[in-house]
This record gives sequence, structure tokens and C-alpha cells, in this order.
Amino acid sequence: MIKNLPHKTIERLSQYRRALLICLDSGKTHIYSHEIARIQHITAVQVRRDLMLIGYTGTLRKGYNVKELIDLIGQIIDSDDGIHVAIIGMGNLGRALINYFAGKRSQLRIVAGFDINPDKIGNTMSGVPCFGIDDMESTIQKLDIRIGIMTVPADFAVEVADKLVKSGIKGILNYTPKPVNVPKDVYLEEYDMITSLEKVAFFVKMHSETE
Amino acid sequence: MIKNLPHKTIERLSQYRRALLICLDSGKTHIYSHEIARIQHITAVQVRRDLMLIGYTGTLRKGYNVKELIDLIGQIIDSDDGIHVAIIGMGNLGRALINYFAGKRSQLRIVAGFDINPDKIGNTMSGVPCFGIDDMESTIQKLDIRIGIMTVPADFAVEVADKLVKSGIKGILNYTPKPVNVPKDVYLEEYDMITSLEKVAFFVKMHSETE
DNA sequence: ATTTTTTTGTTAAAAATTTAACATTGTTAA
DNA sequence: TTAACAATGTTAAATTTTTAACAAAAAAAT
Repeated sequence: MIKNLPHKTIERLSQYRRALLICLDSGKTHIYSHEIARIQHITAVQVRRDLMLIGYTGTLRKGYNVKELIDLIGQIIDSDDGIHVAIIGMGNLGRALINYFAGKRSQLRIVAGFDINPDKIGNTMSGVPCFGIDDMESTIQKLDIRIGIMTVPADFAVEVADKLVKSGIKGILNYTPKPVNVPKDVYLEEYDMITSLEKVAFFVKMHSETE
Repeated sequence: MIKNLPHKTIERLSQYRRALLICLDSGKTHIYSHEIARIQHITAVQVRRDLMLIGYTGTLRKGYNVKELIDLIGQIIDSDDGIHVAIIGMGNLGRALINYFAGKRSQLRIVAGFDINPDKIGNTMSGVPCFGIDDMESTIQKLDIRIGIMTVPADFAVEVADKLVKSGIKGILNYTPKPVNVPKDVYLEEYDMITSLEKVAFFVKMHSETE
């Protein structure tokens, strides 16, 4: 793929695919742009525009072929072969993510978890083996892990991020409330649940004031 | 606050505040825009612009007064009195969120959890009492809960959202991978961890291809 | 005392993203 | 057959968001 797709389009493609997979399961073979739009709370124009950008052409008045579209989105956002992912921090959030992914056949496979708690090390959780933080560097290299999801307490965030970088990881998804720094050849995505909640609270307040 | 702040600014204000609170703890009384920027991986101009929008003026060559700025951000994004929040789904993710918030003195207080599992109902987790889903409507009204965080399995998402709306909730934060529909007087924020991970994977792939 | 430096605040420009407008074309209906 | 309709695909406009440019002023350096 030589295209230079907008970041937002990438996010939506992932979401379209999820919705499409559900449609497929329910036996639907075609779907209209406005149906996809309604599911995602966006406009039909935006859906069509995104699909235009990836060069997919639907059938006039029939909509889009669900299966074809799923495949095309896969060609664009997936890698040719599976990518290995690790969870660092096997607390509640780490386990939640593992369960989230368990059973989903996806190009992204969580193949290892890391923790400092000796009680967890050596066990497997939902099929994912837990290693000690000290073995992180070697294990990441041995298992060819490319992406790390950080779900450790905030105080460990910086240290863990540094270790991940040293291990040669290519992407980090940081669920810690603490921002971390990485060299620019490592893709970093940070998400903060507190910010999201505060945002909701703000708009709730906003709305109650303006009525 | 009569201002019409950009959504992105709201998000950043929440993040600035978090960083500022840490600064305050470490005894720092003033901070420069470029220091805030560096922490958040953004530019100093953006910080200054955001602060301009909320009408805060720093001291030339001294930077911003940390305490004052924290207070001002609070005036803008917080409500005058605390807002009550509920977690629906006391699984791993729900508990993770509760622990996240535990001990933080914040205007946002998680005052109830809900679950269908009878073993959990009646217990408290990190100080948050767990109620049955069936009691949701009455409990939400009794405790004056304004915001609901959905952390249930995807299959229950739609049902739970409908119940929340009927209970008179004003904002929903949906961590389910399933988009839900709400009337437009309810503020809805959806976040999907799988999308975030797929996005990281895409840009990792992207980067490896273009070198 | 004057110059340089550093930092803020703000206007203007640029870039990214969304929305609107509309041409096109199968399909259905009159 | 012809007209109306309903959907896609695409260009253009509008909006939102970010970045650049630069004036102003306090502090530091000369």
C-alpha cells in the first residue's frame, strides 16, 4: 500500500471491519454506506469517502460487498504475517485486554505477558504465558514481539517504556496515565481513561448549562 | 464558562492538569509552556494557545503559576459540585478503572458498580459497592449518578446503554467494542481498544515498509 | 546603558478533517 | 419508454485543528 491515508481513516477502517464482521455473521452479503455510518455514528459521506481513499468500489444501489470489503481493509491495515504483541502489567487492565482478544482470530496475537509479581510469573492467563519483567528484553527478542501494551501502574511507566525500547519494540500502546518518551522510530499511542472521563463530564456539564 | 472551547483543547486541559499536579507535588511553583509541551509530546505553541483560549496569562519569562493554572483548569472542566459516576460491569476492566480512580480526590467519584454476577452483588471493591443490574435504574436515581462507564461484554452493550438512558444518565463512556445508540441529550464517548491496537500495528507496518 | 536572550500572547497561515454539492447510473415505477 | 428514485464516487467548500510568525516585555549579559 503506497497510499497516504489519514490517521482518522485508519481508525475508522478498523471499526468498519468490526461492524462488517458482525454483519457477515448475520448473513448479510451487502451493506449501504448509510448503514455503516449509522452504526458508527458518522455520516454516509464520510464512509464513502474513506472507501474511495482505499479504492474500493461498491455496487450502485446494492451497496458494498461485505466480504470483499473486509478483505480489502485487511490488506490495508494488516501485515502479511501475524504480529506478536506483549502486555506489560498483568493486573486488571492487562487481563481485561487479554480476554478481549482471546479467541479472536486476528493478525495481532498477544503471545506474552510480563509482571513483577512472582505469583503470576510462570502461570498462563487465558492462554497467555506470564514472564518476569527482568526477562523482558530476551523474551521480546526470542518471541519476535513487535508491539507492547503498557498496563502497569503509573510509577513504572517510564522505566517499562525504556526497557521496551531497548528490547527493540516497534510500537507502544500506553494505557498508563503517565506520558512516556520514545525515540521517533517507535510508534507511540497514548490513551488516558481519566481524560476521557473528564471530557464526558465536561460535556455533560456544558449541556446542562446551555439549556 | 461561556467559551466555546475546541474538543481537543478540553482533552489537553485535562492532561495538563494531571502533569501540573505532579509538578506541584515535586515542589515546582512555575512551569514554562515548553515544559508542559514536552511532557505531552506536543508543541509549546499549542500549549500557549490552549491557555490563551481559557484566558490564562502567565508571567513573562517565569512561565505559568502551577497552582493558579490547576485551579483555573478546574474551574473550566469541573462541575461546581462532585459528579457521581457508575461502572457497569465489574469485570477486569471495571475493576481496573475503579483502582485507577481510587484515592484520587477528584470531582468525579465512582459511587457504584453494577454486575449480573450474584457473587459480586452486595460486595464492595476498593470501596465501591456492587449492585445488581436489575437495580440499576433505581440506584442511579437514588445516588444521583450522572455518568455511566460501560465495561460489560459486547453482547450486553446495547441493552445496558438503553437501561442507562432510561435511568436518566447524562453521559456514557462506552469501553465495549460495540457501538451503541443514545438520544442526543446524552453525551456519548466510545473508545475501542482493538482499534487503537490495530492503529499502532498499521503505523508500525507503515514505518517498516518505508525505510 | 544598551544589547541580547528568553518567554509569553496573538494574529495569520497551513494542514487535516469533515461536510456539502452534485454528476452518474442502475433500478423501479408510472 | 420515460421519469423518478436511490445509491455510489468525486470535486469543492467549510470547518476544525495545528503550526508558524512575530510583537512585546522582563531578565540577563555585555
